[in-house]
Amino acid sequence: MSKSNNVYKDAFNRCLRLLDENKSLPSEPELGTLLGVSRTTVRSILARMEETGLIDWNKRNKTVLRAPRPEDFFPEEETDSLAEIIERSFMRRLLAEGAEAGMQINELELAREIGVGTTSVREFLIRFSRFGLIEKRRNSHWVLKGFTRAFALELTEIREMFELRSAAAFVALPEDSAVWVDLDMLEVQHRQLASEIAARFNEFSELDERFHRLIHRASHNRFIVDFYDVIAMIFHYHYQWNKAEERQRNEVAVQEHLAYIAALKSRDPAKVDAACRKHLKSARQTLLSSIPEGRQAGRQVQPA
Amino acid sequence: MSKSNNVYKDAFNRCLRLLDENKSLPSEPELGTLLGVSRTTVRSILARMEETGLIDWNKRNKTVLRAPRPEDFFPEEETDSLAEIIERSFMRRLLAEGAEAGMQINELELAREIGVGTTSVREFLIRFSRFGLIEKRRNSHWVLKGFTRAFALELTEIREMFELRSAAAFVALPEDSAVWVDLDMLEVQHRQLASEIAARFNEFSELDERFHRLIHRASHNRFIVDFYDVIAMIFHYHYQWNKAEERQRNEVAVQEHLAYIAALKSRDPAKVDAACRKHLKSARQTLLSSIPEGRQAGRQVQPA
DNA sequence: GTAATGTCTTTTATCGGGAAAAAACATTTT
DNA sequence: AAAATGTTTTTTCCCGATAAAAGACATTAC
Repeated sequence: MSKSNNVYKDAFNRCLRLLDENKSLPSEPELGTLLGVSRTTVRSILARMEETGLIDWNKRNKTVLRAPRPEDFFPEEETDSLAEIIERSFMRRLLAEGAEAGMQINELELAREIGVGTTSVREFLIRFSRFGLIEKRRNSHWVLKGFTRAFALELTEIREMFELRSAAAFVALPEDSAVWVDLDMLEVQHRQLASEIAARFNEFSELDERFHRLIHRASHNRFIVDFYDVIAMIFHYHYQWNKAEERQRNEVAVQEHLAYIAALKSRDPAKVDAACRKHLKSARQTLLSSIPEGRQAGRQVQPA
Repeated sequence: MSKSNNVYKDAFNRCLRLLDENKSLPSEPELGTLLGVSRTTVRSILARMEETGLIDWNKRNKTVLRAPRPEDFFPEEETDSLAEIIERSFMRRLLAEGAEAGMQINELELAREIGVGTTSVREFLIRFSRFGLIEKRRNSHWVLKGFTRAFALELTEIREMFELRSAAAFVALPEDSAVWVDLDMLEVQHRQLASEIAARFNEFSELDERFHRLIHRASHNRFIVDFYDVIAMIFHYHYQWNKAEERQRNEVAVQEHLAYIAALKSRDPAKVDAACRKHLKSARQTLLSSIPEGRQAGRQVQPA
């Protein structure tokens, strides 16, 4: 077994959802762009759809025969890429109790535990290292630096530098820039969410990411844009295992965003600076308050 | 052939240089720390040294029998790690003419050309991606973003933000901090270099890196410290293939550093800010002026 | 003749294996 | 008994091989 066919399975599932409305499917290249996969994969999907009686396929003719049933879908867990599986597994360990700073990370052990090859684990760790939570000892193991208070402070320091600068660049963008349309759309979505916050508070984090990414992109600096990956990753996993006060937190944040958006639309740099600072300050507070006390120091276990 | 023994060969060569003075070698663990390798490797080194008649080895007794001769050394090219070989090879292509933005990077082709396995190339590309010069298309090839004017500007923008902040943190460090001693040492080395600049101008880049890293460390922020890797990498390779005006450039930079050091020692934030800005501005100019005109835009060849 | 489909080739993602290097354990020496 | 040496085990690094997926080329349909 060398490579799982999760790309095919995931695309197949997404294609099933495309099915029920339209009575006939588009051309193979079109489906490919739609699903974000190659034509090779599209043809595998169509082949299976024909086999299972979902469509009738004859060259350009792809007629939908029936609506998809639950059993037509591949199980969700088979659609994840190996990288996602490893990441989740690793983050679970990292944020679990007992993940002390200074701890060694063993590639082989990780690979065995997750049930994957060492190559995939190695590649994951290399990719993950840019988040600043682990460090490699040459020709030897990785060292966990730990999700500590220090980490959170260093992360937010950079975030604040970058976002203040991006926000300042944002207001300097010309009137006809596409960002203003995007900003209007985000404002509408924020208002909708605010009005139904009780029921939909858990939808905030996705909106949060889109909003901040829009601002960061205004910097036109790849290092600033890329750094948001670090922030997004941390927030994503951190809040996934820390739901305390989530509703209250998100309600406050939505209001702060709306004030921030209003400031951006005013195009007054001073107002933007103030609104941005206010929001980032409370975001930092939220992150810091959720770091368990026992994780602050972490004596550095320095192996020979 | 699965893994080259370059760690052993490199450590062996370094150990040879340790030999000629002392008439007897220290214990195995001590040698290990000295050379930065495990005892296993130390023992391989000692074994060969005994074989080739360099030492007499009997348990704790490691008597040097003769001074090392040129032919005792392993060839330099056999002491490089695979990662270094791939990096050099890749950077040569990248900075060579014809490396247009948008160009595809083929793992297999690279591996074949360099004569290594695909795994090593993949790992290199993943590690390299944080420099912002390449980007991965999921399940597909990498795309070269190119060493363009835009890249240089984005890089220097971050560098300036980070260094100004680090320099400000530097002067706030307590009087008894070890950094002041380090700074004094660097000042002496700068003065020595300045006085012999005609003969030693090519030694500047190493000094430059140590100086800026010292300042960046004052930020106590891992993201700032790590970012210097990007800067160092770019400067290292860029100047390696661009020696124009090198002497003149370095002479100016040494003087700027001395002014910068004086400002730091004055502990006056305003003076530091001014000296830092001045130096970074000329560093940026140097970098920008050395980017060939033809490399500025680079139409994005966007594959399906 | 453009755009689709059909077929073949190349590349990427991933595994298992094996040598180099590190690390752990056992034994000796001072 | 602390620290060295001797020995064994484990882990890292790297390759070649293989299925999945992408991409290229050839052929057909409109």
